[in-house]
Amino acid sequence: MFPAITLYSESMDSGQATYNYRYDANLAEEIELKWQARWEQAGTYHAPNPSGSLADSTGRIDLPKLFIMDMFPYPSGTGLHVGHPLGFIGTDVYARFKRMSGYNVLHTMGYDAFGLPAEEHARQTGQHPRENTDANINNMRKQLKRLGLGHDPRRSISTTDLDYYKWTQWIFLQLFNSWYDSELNQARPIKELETKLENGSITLKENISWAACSDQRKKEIINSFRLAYLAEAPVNWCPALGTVLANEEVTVDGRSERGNHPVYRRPLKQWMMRITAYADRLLEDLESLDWTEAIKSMQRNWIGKSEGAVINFTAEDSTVPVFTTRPDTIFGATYLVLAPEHPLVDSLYQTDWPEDVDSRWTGGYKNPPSAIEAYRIQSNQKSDLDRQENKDKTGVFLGSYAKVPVTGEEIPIFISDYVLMGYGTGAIMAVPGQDERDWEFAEVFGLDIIRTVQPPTDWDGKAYVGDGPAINSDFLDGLPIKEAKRAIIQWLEDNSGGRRQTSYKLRDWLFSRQRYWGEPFPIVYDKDGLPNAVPEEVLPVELPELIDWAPRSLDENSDPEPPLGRAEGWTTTTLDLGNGPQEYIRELNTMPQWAGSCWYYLRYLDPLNSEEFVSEDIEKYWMSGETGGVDLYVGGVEHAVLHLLYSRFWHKVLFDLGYVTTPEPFQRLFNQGYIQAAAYQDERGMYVEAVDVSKVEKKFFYQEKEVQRSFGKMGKSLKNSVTPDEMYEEYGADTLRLYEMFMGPLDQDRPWETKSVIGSQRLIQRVWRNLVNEETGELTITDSEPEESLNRLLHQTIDSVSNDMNNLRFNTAIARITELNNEITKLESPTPRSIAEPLVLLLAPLTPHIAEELWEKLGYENSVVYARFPTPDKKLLIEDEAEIPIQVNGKVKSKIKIDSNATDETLREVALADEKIKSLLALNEPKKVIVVSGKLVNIVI
RNA sequence: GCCCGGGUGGCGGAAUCGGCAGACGCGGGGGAUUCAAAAUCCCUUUCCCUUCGGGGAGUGCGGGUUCAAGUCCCGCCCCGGGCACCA
Repeated sequence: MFPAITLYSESMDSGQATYNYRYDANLAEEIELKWQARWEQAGTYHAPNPSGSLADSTGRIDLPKLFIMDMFPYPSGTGLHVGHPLGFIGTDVYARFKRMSGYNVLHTMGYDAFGLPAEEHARQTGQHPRENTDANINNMRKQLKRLGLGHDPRRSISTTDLDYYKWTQWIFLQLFNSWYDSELNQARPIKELETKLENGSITLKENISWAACSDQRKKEIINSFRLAYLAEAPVNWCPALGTVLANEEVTVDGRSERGNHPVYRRPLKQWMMRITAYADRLLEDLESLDWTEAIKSMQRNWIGKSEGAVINFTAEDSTVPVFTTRPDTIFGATYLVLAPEHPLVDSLYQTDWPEDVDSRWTGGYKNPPSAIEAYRIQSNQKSDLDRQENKDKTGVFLGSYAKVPVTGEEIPIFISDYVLMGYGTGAIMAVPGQDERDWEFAEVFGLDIIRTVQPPTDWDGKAYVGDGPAINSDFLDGLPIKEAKRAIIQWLEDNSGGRRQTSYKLRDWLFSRQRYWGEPFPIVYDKDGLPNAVPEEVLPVELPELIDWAPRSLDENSDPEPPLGRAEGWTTTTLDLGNGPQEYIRELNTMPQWAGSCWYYLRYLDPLNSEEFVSEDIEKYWMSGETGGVDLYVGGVEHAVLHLLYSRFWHKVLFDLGYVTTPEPFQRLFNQGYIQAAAYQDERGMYVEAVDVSKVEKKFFYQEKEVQRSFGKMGKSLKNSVTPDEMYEEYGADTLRLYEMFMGPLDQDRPWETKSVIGSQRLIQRVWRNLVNEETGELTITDSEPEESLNRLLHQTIDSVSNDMNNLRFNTAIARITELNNEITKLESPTPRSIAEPLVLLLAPLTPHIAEELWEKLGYENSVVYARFPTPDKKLLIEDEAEIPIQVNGKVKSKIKIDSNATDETLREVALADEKIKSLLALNEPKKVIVVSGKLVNIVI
């Protein structure tokens, strides 16, 4: 009836050992919970600040500092799977290693909790986003705590905390109250602009006189300079989500990244961030950062700087500026192309076609106006996806001609959707000889093609984009591209035909969202409809409680409708902005999710400060460094552009205004890989639960039917999630940590294999068994000294593990520890204390719980967290006897053991005297003998 | 098309400086222990051939440099990611 008990007593009777203290999942859990509770109680991971409420008397503040950070997560409702914490474990191991190496380490974790998913969830469940968000955060905190991550819990923030978003709003106000002084090349307070306008040291464009402007006009002009400004701009309107989206949030095929809904372009008045003012600095400062080349090149690509010229073509009574990176090819310009929506089109077209018009140019319409109208409709309806897939050149002739500045020649003007309004000037000079797209268009429309760069003699292609001497180009003839560019730009500038110009792909950052669950803007509108900053004392502008917070799902033609507009009693407020209490209308949009993640690393430093977003000396302490900023920032590659670019931008603004001391926020960036897992599809292509799939021979079966295996990111949609909880249940947190670190290098994607986790548990189990009696739980170590060979191995292990940990190569660090432990396992006698103690210390960063437990058993009262990581005895790193391979013609044929200090000459002699080598050489004299000191001998015959 | 990564046993990976390819782990095979099994411990495990001494091949493919190449050079192929009519 009670088989478990019966069996137990049976084994007792038969005198079998009972391993009550074997390291298994139960014991692991007992140990892990015990230490997690102790750490929390003792505040083990509290990192002291130099001042303020987080200062302490541990003395750690005098150590060199290290700021280690993870990209903070969105607290999702579905909980974690084993793929999520990979990076968190990596930073934790590194942070622990550095703590043990004598650093004051700041490591904590926050939550990026505003954003769409909480609202989507709220819409589905009727639960307020805040409740749902808080519940998710609590759940995630619990899950992460169970992993034994050494975070300073006092510094954990959520972007949705009132105390936090108050300062997000405050930073917004700094942007609102600043402008970019291009002479100083930095952001300055807007007051300085006013002074400069007053005293005339800055003059306005188009000869507008500042003095003659009305107060209202002055305000408008000032507003147009702000780093946060309102602009009527074409936006990405997503009716299904009920919000506009940033360019970065729209996929290449014109759909929302979240939800894959259609997105439409339409003009709307929106908050913008003048990130373009920082384009050059964002580009140049990449050089100094310790980031991967891949991320840097993605940022460079996104900023998209290209140098060239704007050339003015004249047509009718207008000037058509075109941007080109190849002004040297101007003599080959045979037509102009404008984007279909280019504003100049309306003043350039003729009412009738010229008499001899080419029928290909008219689109079959009877006159230019009708052709243009039809073409605009056609290209408007084309989705971006169509544009991409179907690159056939289309367009229509405007009926008019433009004059090429340098030749005076008349060339036809077209509109075509291969020219984009959003880049350069929205107009190009087409040079088919040197541009593949122009060549295609010229072929379709029968336009002239003039080569202006001599292609190589064996060139049989079409447009030639390589270098070569200029031809057919008058005074440029014979010059290589670079010099020809310089010469023509000089000519253009001398003859008012154009000027040097740099163009960027980077656009200003659209900052408004028509959403509830985001930071409200600290902005109110006066009766003239102009925006005003809410005074700092009044911050935070708190989100109103709303019953109906869901965005309306709307159709293509409707206007975005911010949910905050429904907050009765909130949409207006009475403030005194210097001219007595007045009623103002609040800004109803909210900030995008990126806002909160732009500066959270600064709040970690000084989370309880109610006077400032971060205090000066604390910021200086934690952010200083060789080039400054967070010392190690680990996260996924998916934030390569958006978050990392926005954050760098805000940081530079704060730097310009003197609030932070470093020009960059993140000195070293490391991208962790993803954990993938096998996923299985049945014959309909549906994913089936991966846990229920079994392998027979080399095939996979689910409910007796064969299924196909593939690999993908772990998650709900592929039905291949494995949760940390399952791993705790079966192995414990230390094993999970160890396995995740052992699977491969941190920056690499790797497939999860639950069956392999056992290997990591075995390591801990063997270490435990080497130090502790499994029946009694007593220490089994001895105070006698180890064999010299074991001692050598220990010190070699310490040396390589230290190196590996410094370089985040935890997988090889674990391999070295395993080797050491395998040797200990082979000992006939108990483990010497002088080996056991460093072994525990080597493991402590990786498996902190078991290390604490063993450290305590070894008789230490203080936590292993602050024990010193062992350092190798240099003398023991050098073997006195080395095994030297001897090669014949580059292949290993023999090995000799020899004093490691042996001279090259001795090495050579001993190698040649080796029996095996002698027999291989027979009577031949070796042609050559190469001796690599202390490493190898190669004999050439 | 352009720009980044990457390709090593059955699997994850190691070899980061041009110097013993396959560390370490999973899986497999064999043995010890056990009534038996699990667990544990030991041996073995790149492939092919072998008279069991050993011999040969081998890091995506084809060339090259070198005494020596996974590593460097040239030309390809494949996989993953990013960008893409950006003038």
